Amino acid sequence: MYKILIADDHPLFREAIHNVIADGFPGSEIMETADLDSALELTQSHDDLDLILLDLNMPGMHGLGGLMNLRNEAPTIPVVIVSAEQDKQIVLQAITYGAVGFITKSSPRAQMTDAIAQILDGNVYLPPDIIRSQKSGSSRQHHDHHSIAPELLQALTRKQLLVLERMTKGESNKQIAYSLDIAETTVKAHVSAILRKLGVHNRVQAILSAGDIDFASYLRR
DNA sequence: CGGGCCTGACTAACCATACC
DNA sequence: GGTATGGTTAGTCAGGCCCG
Repeated sequence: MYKILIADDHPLFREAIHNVIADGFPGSEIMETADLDSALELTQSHDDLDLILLDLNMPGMHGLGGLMNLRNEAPTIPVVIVSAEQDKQIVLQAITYGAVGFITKSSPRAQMTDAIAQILDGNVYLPPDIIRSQKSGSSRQHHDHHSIAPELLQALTRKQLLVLERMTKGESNKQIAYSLDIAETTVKAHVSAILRKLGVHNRVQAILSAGDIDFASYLRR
């Protein structure tokens, strides 16, 4: 059957999840770790894992950073975040960083089984209330409780700010090149410089770091 | 000179299509 | 099934231009 890794530092919660899986998916091979490092090690020796259940508040995780590490080390293994948190923005960021689902620890047992089944089927699972609020709330309000790196933005040149602003709007390098009237390769060069100055490794991380920056106020200078 | 800006050449990864 | 191939995108690198 399935081969599943539970990565959570709470023994009681590991046991609970273990039971849920054992009941819902009989015959599955279940492994457990209590910190990120040992989880990373396990993915090296078991690249045939079908799923990793990853706790966000585990030693070595640093929030979503641990998810990125795991995705880098074992990009082929699906990862679902299991967390007590239910903040909409964190859930969406987890998906952006490559998680295939998000299960809240407050979920009833049947819902957890259903969620795991969906994800093993290749679907994406999100908490129902997140989906609902996504659908109804076309007025997106980012609660900017962790607006990062205003001081890092100071290090960016004016042109780099312009490029980053377009990046946050989801434009591709080609679109940015067109709207700023420069070559696409030039945009790539600016993007590279932005990634380096912000200390990140791809444009998604850069966009998340930029958060809800008010570009206009920076560009006014 | 040095830094910002611009560019072409290049590689890696992904994805769809065609073909065997 | 698998795999070859062409297209697109992201990103790096080396180098040239301009200006204080």
